[in-house]
Amino acid sequence: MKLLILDGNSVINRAFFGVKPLTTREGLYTHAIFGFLNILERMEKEEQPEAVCVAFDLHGPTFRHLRYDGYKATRHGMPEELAQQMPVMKDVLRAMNIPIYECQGWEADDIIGTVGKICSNNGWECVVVTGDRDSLQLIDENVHIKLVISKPGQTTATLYDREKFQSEYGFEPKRLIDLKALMGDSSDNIPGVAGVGPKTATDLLLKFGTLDGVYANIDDPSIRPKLREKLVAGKENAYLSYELATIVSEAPIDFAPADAIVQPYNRPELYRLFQKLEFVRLIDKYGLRGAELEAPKAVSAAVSRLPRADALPKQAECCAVYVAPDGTLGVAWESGVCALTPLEAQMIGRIPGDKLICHDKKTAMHTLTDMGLDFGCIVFDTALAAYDLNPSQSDYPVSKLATNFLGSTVDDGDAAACAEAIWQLMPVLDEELKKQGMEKLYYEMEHPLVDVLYRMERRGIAIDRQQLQQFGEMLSQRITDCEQIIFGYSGEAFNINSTRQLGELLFDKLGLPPVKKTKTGYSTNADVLEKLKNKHPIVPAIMDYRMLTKLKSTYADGLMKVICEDGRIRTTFQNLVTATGRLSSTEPNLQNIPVRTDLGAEIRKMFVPKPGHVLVDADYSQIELRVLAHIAGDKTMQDAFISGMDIHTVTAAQVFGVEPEQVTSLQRRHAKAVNFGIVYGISEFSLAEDIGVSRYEARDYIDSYLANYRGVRDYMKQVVVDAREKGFTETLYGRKRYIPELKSSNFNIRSGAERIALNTPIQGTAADLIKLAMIRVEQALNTHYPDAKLLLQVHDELIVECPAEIAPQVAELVSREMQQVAVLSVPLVAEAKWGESWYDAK
DNA sequence: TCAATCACG
DNA sequence: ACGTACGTGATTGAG
Repeated sequence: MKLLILDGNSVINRAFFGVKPLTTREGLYTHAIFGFLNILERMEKEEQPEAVCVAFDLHGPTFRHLRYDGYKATRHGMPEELAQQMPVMKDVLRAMNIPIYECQGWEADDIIGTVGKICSNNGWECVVVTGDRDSLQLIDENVHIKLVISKPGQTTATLYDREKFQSEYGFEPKRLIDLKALMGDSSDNIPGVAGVGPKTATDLLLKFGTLDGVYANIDDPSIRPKLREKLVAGKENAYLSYELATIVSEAPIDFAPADAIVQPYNRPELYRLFQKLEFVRLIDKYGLRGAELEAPKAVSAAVSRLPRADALPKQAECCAVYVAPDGTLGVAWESGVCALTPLEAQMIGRIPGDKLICHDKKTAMHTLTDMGLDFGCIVFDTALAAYDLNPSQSDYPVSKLATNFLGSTVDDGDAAACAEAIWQLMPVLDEELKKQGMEKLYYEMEHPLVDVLYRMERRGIAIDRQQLQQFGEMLSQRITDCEQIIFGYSGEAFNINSTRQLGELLFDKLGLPPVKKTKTGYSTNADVLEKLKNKHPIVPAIMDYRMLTKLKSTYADGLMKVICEDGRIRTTFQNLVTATGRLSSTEPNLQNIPVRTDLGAEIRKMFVPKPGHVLVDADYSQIELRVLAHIAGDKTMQDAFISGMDIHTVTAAQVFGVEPEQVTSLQRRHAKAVNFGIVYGISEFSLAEDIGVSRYEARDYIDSYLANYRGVRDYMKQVVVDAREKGFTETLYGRKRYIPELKSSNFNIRSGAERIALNTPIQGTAADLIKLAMIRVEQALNTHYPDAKLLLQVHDELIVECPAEIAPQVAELVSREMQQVAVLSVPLVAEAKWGESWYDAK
């Protein structure tokens, strides 16, 4: 058993000076606490202790230094910015149920020594986390020191045990006291012997062993007369220093290792503190979102655990199955639980139970299928349900759901415990979905979609490997040419990919005017380069270089790496990630294949159908603006869509007060930018920036836009008010997103939250619509054209592979299903085309 | 690990 | 007076 004890003052000091200053909007400094928690988390991860506690110094004189007034006279008082964080730090530790030990008249060192001794006596290992080398004297068989060393930007911790210490210092840990007695320590105001430094002190100790040894051999001829003189004169100081430097492991504290065994957090309290400290990311990281509403939870009762596979029921109707990434299975049913190794599972061949409850069903289906296991119908997915209930969490491990919904503690590595938790979670989550009016969303959209996604991921899409290879080689050539041009202008080679080096070249060496700054220096992004492109011929070359290297690394090389043996690429559609309800695509991301530039769009020519087939591509026209027209109830905008006219042209006509026929291409472009801006929660500044007009003109555009689309204007206000009252915003299908930041007193945070409240129903409803459409398309294709297969989704676009001869019918079916997925106050329009590649099908 | 950049809707 | 558009993922450099 292992106990971790932190030297609180030392660690928070390291954190204070090692982390960039950070305050809440009210001016409370928080970075020392933040840094402390980081170190704590890392130490827990590295050491995996069963128990954790912290020791602090109290102010005031300490016992072992009373006799020497000079002690700590030079140690400057704690800076106010740190002092104010101390009480809050202790509150945080209390909320984490980590015991704090402090003792009037005793230093943290002494407490740590005492704790270390008690640990040894009880057969526990003790690991001390500190930044203070003095503590190394405590090292013995059972006590080890994690020495925290912070350099700018990074903090490392080195574990010192006897061997490590011995090899570094050349003597045993206890002799550190003798060393200090001789050399002193100015930071602790320990005098030592005047004129003796680290080098001399170490030499003396290596020769004579101890401080006593040095004075017993004071006449030894190897000590030169000058040094002898100093040692004799400083003898009293040396022995005083010895006492001062000795950690006294006799602090009167009431401690037993069992007192410090790791406990669950007091979640509501920890949430409150993190909120106060504005540790928004930590709230998510610790899974505390919403914890303020929780009643303190009891720990669940232990259950009977049947460990062996032969305990499995022969015919359970329903089982919960936890599939670990390595294939280890946890199974739980009405009256028991068990865990199976992958081998045991394969012996059985089929997961028992006709109906299964899983956690992240799509991943589970892949794992089970890859293992060659047969399994029944998965009727519930606890991870998906938890995502639907709150899509803003960063992840959904079983452990987190168990804490949040069951008030119990499970280890994500324990398959049986997880299966049991999943079994218990299913009715709780089901009930919660019903309570929130999200039953249909879950059972009719989200859950059935998973099977569609699973099949799409299995199918993959074919890639023309050879063409991709050639394309990459062409890019390499052009990149080299580009580099030559750039280095020609710069006069020397440098790393063009380094924004720092590039910024120095452009703005310092070449003297171009900096347009924008980033946190770390000059900005060199595409907007900036666009503004500079006529000022120096190197700039267009850099723009080309950027485009070419992006295409090469992310697409040509990136895709090449992930082509399967059968010549197809298989993405993973993430259905538990986005806050709005959209899907995302990873490894590789097939939702950001280039299209906007001609050269980039070439990549789409490499995505091809299998022989004899074509790719059918169907995409919604203006789905987000149509959704906006519908949910805002804006008659003017609805009429525009009903008339079937181009929405940007109609908007331009209204905003600029001309007939649609008279709208210039520039006016249409500006109107388009306003249309997009509205959906994102526009500001005049950003609109002006985007289309290159003055902010006053931009203001005019927005004003006349909202004067024409009055329903949109009212909706923009109302949706924010509603969201602030309810605490969440929602889509047409009842998908929610909580936005507590709407109540922030910080203007920026609040404004951002308002834009989210406005945008999420629009983006989210569009996401809902295409999810429903995917379920229907897959179903309809299966019935009418079973050789046609859905392959990809790109937010408002579906890609299907089908035999060439039925392409027209399939295109017609797909676009019809997409259009008829819902009846709104405006028509939904989806256009489908087909061709010999993704490029040709668009 | 984070910041900057850029690809998409 | 604030500081400046929603949602994603991959690559690269730098600390």
